Amino acid sequence: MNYWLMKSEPHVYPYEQLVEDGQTHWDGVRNYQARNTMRDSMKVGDLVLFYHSNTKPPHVAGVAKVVREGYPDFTSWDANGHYFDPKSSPDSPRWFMVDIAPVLGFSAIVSLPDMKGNPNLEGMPLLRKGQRLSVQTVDEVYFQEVLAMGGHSIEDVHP
DNA sequence: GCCAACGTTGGC
DNA sequence: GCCAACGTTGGC
Repeated sequence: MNYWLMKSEPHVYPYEQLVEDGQTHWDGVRNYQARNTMRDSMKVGDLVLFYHSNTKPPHVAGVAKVVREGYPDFTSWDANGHYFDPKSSPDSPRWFMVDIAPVLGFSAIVSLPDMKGNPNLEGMPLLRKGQRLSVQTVDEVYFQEVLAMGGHSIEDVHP
């Protein structure tokens, strides 16, 4: 079991939308490191911190889980789409995505300032200056700590 | 292969 | 709106 964090801008795709949709494909990631993570490392059942970026304050909104492992991001083939990449094709896909589903929405969000102020989260990649990766790994201890800050425990999210 | 220019991310 | 950090592009 691995743990991850995925960033989304809430005015584009908030956690509540994931709840409404029941499941979604995580399209549009155009960073190689994030792609590799989704293509090679994320497994069905892995848990994901759903992070809202570019909002005040930035925060973790809840927990999601991987329900489908890496497969080609077909939005890269749509010449009229926002995520079109002429160098990607069905024969030779350049970009990959996973599907996720909601697990638990935090009753109280876990804000970035609060996370920065928690010594137990010291060393968490998300809190490093200049960290821009939209899909990143989370150590289990950090995952559990964020969960605790959100008023929950690991029993609430494990099947 | 270097690196300057440029574009994007995302906190503040 | 600003800008630091960082990734990508493309000329050489």
